[in-house]
Amino acid sequence: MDNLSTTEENYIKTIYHLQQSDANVGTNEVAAKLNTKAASVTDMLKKLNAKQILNYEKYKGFSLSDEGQKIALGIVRKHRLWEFFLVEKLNFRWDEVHTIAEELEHISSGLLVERLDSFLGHPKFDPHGDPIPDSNGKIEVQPQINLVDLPIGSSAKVSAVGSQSSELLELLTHKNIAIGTSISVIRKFSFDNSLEIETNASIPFTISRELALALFVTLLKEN
Amino acid sequence: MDNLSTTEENYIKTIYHLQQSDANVGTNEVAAKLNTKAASVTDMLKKLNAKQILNYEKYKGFSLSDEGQKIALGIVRKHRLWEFFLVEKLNFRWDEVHTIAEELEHISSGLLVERLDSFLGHPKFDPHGDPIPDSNGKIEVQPQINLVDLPIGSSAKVSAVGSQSSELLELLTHKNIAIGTSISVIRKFSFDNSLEIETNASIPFTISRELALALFVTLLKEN
DNA sequence: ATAATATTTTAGGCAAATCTAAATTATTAT
DNA sequence: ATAATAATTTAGATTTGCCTAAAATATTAT
Ligand SMILES: [Mn+2]
Ligand SMILES: [Mn+2]
Ligand SMILES: [Mn+2]
Ligand SMILES: [Mn+2]
Repeated sequence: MDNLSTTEENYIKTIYHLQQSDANVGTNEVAAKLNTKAASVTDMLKKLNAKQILNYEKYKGFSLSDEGQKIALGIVRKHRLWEFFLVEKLNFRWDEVHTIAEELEHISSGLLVERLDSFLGHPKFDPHGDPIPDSNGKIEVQPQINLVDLPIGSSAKVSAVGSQSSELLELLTHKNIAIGTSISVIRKFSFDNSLEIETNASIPFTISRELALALFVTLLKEN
Repeated sequence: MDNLSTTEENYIKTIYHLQQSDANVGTNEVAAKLNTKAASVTDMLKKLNAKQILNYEKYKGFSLSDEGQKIALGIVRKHRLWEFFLVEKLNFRWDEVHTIAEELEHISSGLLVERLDSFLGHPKFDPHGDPIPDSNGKIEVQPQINLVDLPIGSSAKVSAVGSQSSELLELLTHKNIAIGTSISVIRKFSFDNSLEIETNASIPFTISRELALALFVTLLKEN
């Protein structure tokens, strides 16, 4: 069926991710994500269309086929398992792992992925809180909301970060917030949209709207 | 210095290995190892010569430069560390790991290699008994000889295998021989060049010359 | 509805890595 | 020393992925 090049895999994964949030993805968006040009994207669209990996009609649009979706999920699975490995076993920080996983995700051995998965104890989420598809491509979706949407008084657990930047990690480390940390919102200030929050075992403190927007949480209990 | 492609790295590593046993490596040998043609090798020689990775004079020959040697050792280091990882952590057999390591050795992150090395406890030898170069490219050479050259009565320890085939592993497993196993040669039969040997805790048995040729040992004591 | 703008596609070319077939140089056997 | 053979290099194509510039189509604004 398929022996895909690294380049083809990167296109497939990128199109998959873009289609998650935006149903009508265009060549320019893909080009921007892959640091290439729209003309190159068109070339690849034709190639992937010929391989039945996506459905493409010129000038009308394109989307991954079922087969393409499956391939994409396989790459995402590998990417996130390797990220987990790098953080849990090799002591990388989560702001360092994406680039390396971008290469590791293209190692072809299927057996390797499954052995790695076992070795890691079948993790469900990567270091950024993103779900790891299982070997069938199923994703466990945890109902999560943005911290800015968490009602005052509700308690929640940080489940994912919206950015993988060192800057975010630096701030979170300083504020003692990590994935798994319990948070409840005490007050919101309309002047600058900052939030007063309380975490596990500390006195309340204030965080910016920017920071809150970068945090996703799962509800624990309502008030 | 350089950002080398996977293809370039494979050429460099192959030339390095060939030059270990044969000082005058030719384009045909390289081509055979890389499943390509001599004409393609010539093209790459010119390219690597331009990059100062090897010294090349047309029709006269070629050999790795010091820089090239260093690059080769870096790739060998990665290859063998990953093989060790696959066997020790992911429970692969040593006849399964080469192909996978052939891909993993091209992952570029230098930090990854060093972290992996630490995680694995700075192993000195890969699962086939081949030495793992350290981060400076130094190789710990252990004085080893072929089992057929082991004098009768001498005791030795299996240190490396000369083939990575499943067939060899199957036979070794059946005979309860692994890297680390102690062996002494009791008798040699000139009719078929078979050897009677004794291992750790078993009664003596006979092995073929083919098998003996595939085993390398380090001397323990002489008689 | 038409014009202006944005998006997408095509045309034509380039670089890396490969190939086959032919030419060149080196080696060897007589 | 010459001829036969082997090894190596060049010539000319091919494939993949990428590019710029221009053409075609779609979208939007008037
Ligand atoms: Mn990638
Ligand atoms: Mn991630
Ligand atoms: Mn390789
Ligand atoms: Mn090995």
